[in-house]
Amino acid sequence: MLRIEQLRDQTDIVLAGLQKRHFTQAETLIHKALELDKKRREAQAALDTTNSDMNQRAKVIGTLMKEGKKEEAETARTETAALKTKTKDLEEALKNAEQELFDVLVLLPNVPHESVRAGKSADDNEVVYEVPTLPTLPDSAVPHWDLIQRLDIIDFELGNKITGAGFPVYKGKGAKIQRALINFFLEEAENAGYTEIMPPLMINRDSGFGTGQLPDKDGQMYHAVADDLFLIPTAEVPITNLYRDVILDEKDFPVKNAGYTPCFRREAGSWGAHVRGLNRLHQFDKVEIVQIQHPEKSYQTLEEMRHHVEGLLKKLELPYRILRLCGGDMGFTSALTYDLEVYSAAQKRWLEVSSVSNFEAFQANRLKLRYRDASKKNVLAHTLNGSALALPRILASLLENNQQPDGHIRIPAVLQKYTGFDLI
RNA sequence: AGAGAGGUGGCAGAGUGGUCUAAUGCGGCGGUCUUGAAAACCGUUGACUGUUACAGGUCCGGGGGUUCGAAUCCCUCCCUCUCUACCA
Repeated sequence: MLRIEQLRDQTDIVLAGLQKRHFTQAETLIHKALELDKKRREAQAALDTTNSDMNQRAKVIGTLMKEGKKEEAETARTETAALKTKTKDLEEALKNAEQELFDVLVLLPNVPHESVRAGKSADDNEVVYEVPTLPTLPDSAVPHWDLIQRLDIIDFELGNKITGAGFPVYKGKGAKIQRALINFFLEEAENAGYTEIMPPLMINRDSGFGTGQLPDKDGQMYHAVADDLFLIPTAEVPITNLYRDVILDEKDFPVKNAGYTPCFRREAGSWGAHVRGLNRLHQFDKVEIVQIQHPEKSYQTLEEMRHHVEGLLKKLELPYRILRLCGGDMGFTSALTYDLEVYSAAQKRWLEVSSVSNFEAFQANRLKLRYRDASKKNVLAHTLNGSALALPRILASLLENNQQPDGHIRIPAVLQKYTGFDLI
């Protein structure tokens, strides 16, 4: 959520930023927010004055009672009672004004970083890096959905039977390579200074609000109605919310946490031709890295995180490219996002395997995540996160790129100590 | 799940209708003393809102209510602890 101060003090910058997203309601909503803010402050001022009056009167009555001046106290009491309705009205007005302002503020997405270019869709994303050569496969090569069936390592039909579409069952070496990837990713994160977190897989509404899934993206999460809890769509949610309502010390920076969790996504309405096999699932595994950083250092940290993810892809020997998302393709809460994609040689497509973002103070404002600066002021911190990495598409690319003429799959050297085998 | 107890500042903990503007202790910060440190002593120490700055206002788990006045009384929800039951 953007801060109202930001809208007041930097109206033009905010507006220009939101227009890079092709966020058409920007001007209307900013204007409305400023108006409601004025209304809110007026209501607050009126209520404060009345409250102050009431407090004084109550104090006077207390003193009169103590001194035994009963009649005077009684008179004052009746007078004051009349003011109560006024207070009630003012309270109501303030509450409404606050709610109206909040309702507008939550509609505004984050302001993109200056390096983000305007754009409508994924077609306008910038390719920051791409491996010089793409692999070519033998004529016998097939997509991963054929490979997993042939090798009997992932079974969609079984998943269908016990749950439904998009919930695959990993078997034998298929299960083991998942575990190997998770261990590899976690160990790399640990070596990079991240503390491993094993968070709850369900979150409450406050947490959903903190990272931006709620109020209006709840349709993307599985909802346990009886307890009003949601299955996490990413470890970002619980791990970032660890710091909700926290005031850090400047020396705590950077806060670095990483965690493996399954992720659950309803993916309502996003099924189509390109989502076969492992390309899109309702449940998948992911290791996430999360950092909380000083505002002046967050972009440096974003680069560091991108390099970390890049390092993983290099070690796995996968062909990849890096995109800087344009305004229109960026997530609601992000100020700058890099997508990392691996090449799926049999599908001849790029698959997104990681998204690394700086949210600046957008999440922190919702989370009330702050730090005490040198002058003892409380300032919003910056939050960042990245997938490091999401498993299914890594596996898809790995299977397709590493398939041998004899039909077996070569396991990359770095993974072998985790799998215990070098061939599937 | 049932019964009981409880939720107060960074922490511990007092306060059961009127200077609560929340005692006290610990911790933190600043200072005196000291070659330096410790101890001792003195001072200081929350968040939000608001103002040019003051002032003012809000916050004692969340929400609602009673009252001129609520940390304190009432309703409701949440959470924690103890015991019982159940369970990996």
